[in-house]
Amino acid sequence: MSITPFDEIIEQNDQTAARREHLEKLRELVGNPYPNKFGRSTLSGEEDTITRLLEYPPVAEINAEMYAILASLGEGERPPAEKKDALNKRLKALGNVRIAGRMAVPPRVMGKAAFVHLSDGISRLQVYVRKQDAVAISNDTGEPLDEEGKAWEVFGYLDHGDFIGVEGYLFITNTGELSVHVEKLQFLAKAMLPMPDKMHGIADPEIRQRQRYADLIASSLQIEHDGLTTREVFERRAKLISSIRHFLEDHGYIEVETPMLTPKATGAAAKPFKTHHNALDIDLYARIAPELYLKRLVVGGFEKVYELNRNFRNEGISYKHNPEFTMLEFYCAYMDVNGMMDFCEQLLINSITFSNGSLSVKLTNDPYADVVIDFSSFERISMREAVIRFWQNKGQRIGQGDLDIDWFDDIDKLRRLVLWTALIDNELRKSGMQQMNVATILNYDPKLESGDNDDEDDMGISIYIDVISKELGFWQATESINDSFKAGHETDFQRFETRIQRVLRTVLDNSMSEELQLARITQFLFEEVVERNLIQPTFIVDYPKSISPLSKASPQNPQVAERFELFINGMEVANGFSELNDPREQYDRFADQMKARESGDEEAMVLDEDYIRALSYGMPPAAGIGIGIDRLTMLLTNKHSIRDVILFPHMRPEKRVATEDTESKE
RNA sequence: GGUCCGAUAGCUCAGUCGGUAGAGCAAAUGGCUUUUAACCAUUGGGUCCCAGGUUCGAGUCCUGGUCGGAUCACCA
Repeated sequence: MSITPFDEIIEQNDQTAARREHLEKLRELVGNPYPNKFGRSTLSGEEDTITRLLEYPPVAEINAEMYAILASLGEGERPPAEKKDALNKRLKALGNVRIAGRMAVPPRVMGKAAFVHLSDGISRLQVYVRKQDAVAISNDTGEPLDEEGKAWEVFGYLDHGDFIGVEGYLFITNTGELSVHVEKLQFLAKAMLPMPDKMHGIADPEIRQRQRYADLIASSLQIEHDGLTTREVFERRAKLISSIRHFLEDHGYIEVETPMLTPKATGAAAKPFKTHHNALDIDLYARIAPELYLKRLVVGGFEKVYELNRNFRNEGISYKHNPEFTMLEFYCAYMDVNGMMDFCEQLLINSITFSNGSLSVKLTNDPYADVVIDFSSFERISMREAVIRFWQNKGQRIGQGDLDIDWFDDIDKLRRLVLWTALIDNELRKSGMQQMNVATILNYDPKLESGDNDDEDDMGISIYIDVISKELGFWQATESINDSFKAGHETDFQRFETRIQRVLRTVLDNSMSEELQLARITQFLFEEVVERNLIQPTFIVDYPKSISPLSKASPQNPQVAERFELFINGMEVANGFSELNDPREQYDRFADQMKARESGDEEAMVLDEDYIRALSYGMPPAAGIGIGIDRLTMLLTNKHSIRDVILFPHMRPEKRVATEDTESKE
């Protein structure tokens, strides 16, 4: 296998050739072009980064005074010389500074003097190099080069993006900008590649995500930008995470790390990544959730425990899904689901206030543009009530009736509603076929019209599809679509078919117990009708027990789990419940899951025998929760894509100009 | 996987009806000792994504492909 030659890894053009020449010239002038260190001054008490220096009170004060003077001037006016000179006297009294950074702009050279801005990634500071005042430092000896004009020559070979260190005194220029008057100049490192466009940054979203380093440089170089810079997005993310940790630790939680590689992928409904350990010769799975390990720790006496780290799910990638994502999970002994919702609210309010400074966030990139999310109030509503509420909204759009809470126990009615809902597809809605009356579906008895149907398996499948198709005039509608939109809409029909098949397979499967069917249907209706409409923070409570295999049943209603999910802007952000701690019942629930797995449900949970053993030692009553940190960050940073809040999101492999190996696989 | 949109200088983008390939930024050279999207002058830089077709002539029109984006589907 051949390795990629250096010159193919970085693109070669006139720009890189110039930089390469400059590098060689610098090597001649100052020696080693990659020195090992540069000692910065310590006026601010620690090493002076540009940011620290600008925040150093005496400097900040003088700067503020200068700004005040500038603010009082008219357009194009310059600050009066006396005031400026007075400030410069105070600056000079501070002594010399030594700072370093990346040249954030191409140098502005004027004959025998030049200005350039240095950036420490956060802040920038202008430096002024005058030919007669500056000496260059040798990178080999660390001593000044004797010859006059060397520094100026060195400066001539510097490019936009290079790193330099300077020593000199602070002063304010004629136009009122704080700057360093350079007396010593040291070259520190070369940028061999040209910097991103200073006005536009990096336009290609793929390069932004793939070459995050370039994106970060670009956002620090750009002078003006709307919204948060990339760096600010990740600073906010870091602040959010750190404030969550502080809050939990202040409330007695201890942070732990449980295995990422596990012999069983369980604790959530998801498909895992599989790998193999050679020495042990066993298959391992990247964890899909730390849940069962954390509860083992509750068994072991960690009454309050949390883990904030990555989970891995081998599923689709979308604006809200990345194969690895960061989740906070925590557990609290002696607490139930209601206590957990209260605590979750407090946690979010606290950490959002800390990281964002405010509890309201305006979203501008979403389909729901200009929505303001208000994190100060959290609604609580049961799953069934939510379906009813939004069904009414949907009913208004489509023209038909309301639901009744009793119907959630009527399998026949629910099945019809599911098909009805499944049929109301965006594209199909346009065709005018939506004039169907809900009452007609509900009152329709398939047995009357279906004639011979001894095939039990098909009961409620082909019949329903046939009946509802007829009722809705679907076939006619499809034809009229085909007429008006031509052949292109055949795919809509295919989509409809796969959609119906999915519904039939996962929601209307007769082989499941009636309880499970009711649960699945309710969940389906919730996803179809409600989920995307939950914009403001909303806890959905009272989940069907049969789709919540790790949570305790409600004392009031054995069919209902003490479980909630928090939805914001149509996304699931958190999921919590009263933890099931009866080992026998937990075993039975796992057994049900394994049964579902055998009949083809790939996401049903896997039995974990050791977890059952752990519960058998006794676990106190407890509540737990998982919170999606990436999605929360999306909300706080006004980003519509999870890739914008993950530094290095997963992408398909980079396509290089393939010289050989043009093999493409589907 | 479906649909729509896109690919032109290192970057961001124009390119009319089919008639010699353009701008700004970046780069090179010269000038300029307080500029700041520095300025002034000069210069270099192109497989117009690929292949085929129509045409006297294709960046432009047609067909096929590659790559990318948006969106829908899948994925709680």
